[in-house]
Amino acid sequence: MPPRVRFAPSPTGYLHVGGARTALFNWLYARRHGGTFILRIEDTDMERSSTDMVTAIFDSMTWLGLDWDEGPRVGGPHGPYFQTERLDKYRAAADALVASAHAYRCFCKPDDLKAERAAAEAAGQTWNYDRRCTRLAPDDIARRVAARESHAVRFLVPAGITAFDDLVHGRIEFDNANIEDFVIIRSDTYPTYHLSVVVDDVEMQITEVVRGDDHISNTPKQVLLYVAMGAAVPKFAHVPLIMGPDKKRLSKRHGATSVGEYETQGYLPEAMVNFLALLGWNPGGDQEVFSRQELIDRFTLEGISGGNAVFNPDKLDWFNQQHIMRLPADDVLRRIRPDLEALGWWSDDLLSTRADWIARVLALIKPRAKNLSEIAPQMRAFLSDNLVFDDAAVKKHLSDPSVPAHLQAWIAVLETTPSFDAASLEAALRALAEARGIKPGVLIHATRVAVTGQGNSPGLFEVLELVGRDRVIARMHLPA
RNA sequence: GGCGAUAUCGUCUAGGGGUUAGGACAUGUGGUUCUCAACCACAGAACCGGGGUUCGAAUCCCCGUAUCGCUACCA
Repeated sequence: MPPRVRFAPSPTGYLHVGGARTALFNWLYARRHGGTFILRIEDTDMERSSTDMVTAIFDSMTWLGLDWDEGPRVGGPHGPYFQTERLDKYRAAADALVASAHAYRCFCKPDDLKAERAAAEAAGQTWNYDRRCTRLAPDDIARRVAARESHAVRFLVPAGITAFDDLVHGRIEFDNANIEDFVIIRSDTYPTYHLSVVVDDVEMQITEVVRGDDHISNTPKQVLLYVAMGAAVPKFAHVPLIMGPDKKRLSKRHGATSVGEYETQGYLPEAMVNFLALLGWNPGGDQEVFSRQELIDRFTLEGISGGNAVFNPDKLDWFNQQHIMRLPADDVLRRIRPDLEALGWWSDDLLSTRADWIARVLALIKPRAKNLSEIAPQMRAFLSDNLVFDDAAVKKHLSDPSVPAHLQAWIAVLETTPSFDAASLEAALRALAEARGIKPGVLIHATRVAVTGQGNSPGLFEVLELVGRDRVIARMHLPA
């Protein structure tokens, strides 16, 4: 039977890199085995959830290429896929648990319990709810329910040991004595996470629950719920968390944490996916750079490692550079088109008559960019005649009194050389330098500054060829 | 405090009773070179600590320690 897995974010914030990786592992697993990847929005915390965040999460998932088979927007046989639209299911499940004596109504006031807990903890004691409401007389309960007195529903945790076989950690055991009778329905009639997640995972027929390590301690509660509901317990795979460089939980003070920020900074989704996949999962072998399909072909839950992993921005940059280098020119062009339009350098003939030329320009620039956003600005010398001069470079390479005479001679060569290609230009320049008794570098650097405005650029002769004879000569006449 | 998970170069990791403990990022040095990248070569850099089992432990066991997580009418 093909697996059914899900990603179930809470729309209380943007999609962060940790959530993205959890989503990615689920997606890879589903795609690897021809299974179903379900997206479910866990928005039962009305206080902190927002529809803007729902949209932002969809956008980031889409950007990463993590398409879902069932969920919001695409629908599916187990909808709706927003938990707030499924409340009656959770309430019915809770009523059934009360009826079967697996749960009970608790009329205690939250503030009172909170105060008791605080007092006990101040005295250094552990505090668990003492089940006082299990001792309520049945007719008393019936009367208070009839009177619509607000109350929670608690799960009656049985004595014993609860264990499960985690696909990444192996067998994990918990003594139920350490588990409190947790609330499954709040006094505002909304379900808590433990109930809603289990009810949904049962109904959506989830076969493997792949989620963050932070849920390991929650799992026995949920296993208890599955058993009480008479449902099959799925397999669990708890993936390690992503930490900041200080090994503290990744947060804003570590820099960008949301996927959307990386998108706007010019990272490729391919690079992000590659980087995230290898953070805590190893495909075996020494290969590091993978396409999406290669990741799918190799993914296994067993390859996930056990310890938390530090998010290393340097390595992300390296992946980004690797993927940019591998991207075909027309693909790069498509992605930086908005940047070029913003700079006023876009024209449609870049896609037609000048397609080969721009591909050659991009071939020069691609290995020099570790970020998509760096590419367009580096195309100035090719796409604009409005150069920006670097003062230090001008001073260093154009200010010597001997330079103008050398450049005059070089211009004469440029005007007359029969073929304006990189190899011919290089030969001509070196010959001229030798004839004038100077180092080629003097002419090379001066020409670079005159033609690009900058001290750094791709190889000069390739630049000259692609800028073209007329524009090169025009710029040679204008050294500031 | 209780419970749980984890522990190999700075970072991501491979390996796993006898290995020169491997790779990648980062770092350093050198090469190439017209600059900057890219590229190539080389270098430094690790098995958390203590016991035990064993001829032999980084690997197996126990005890510590550290880190992270859970311990809510958050998810």
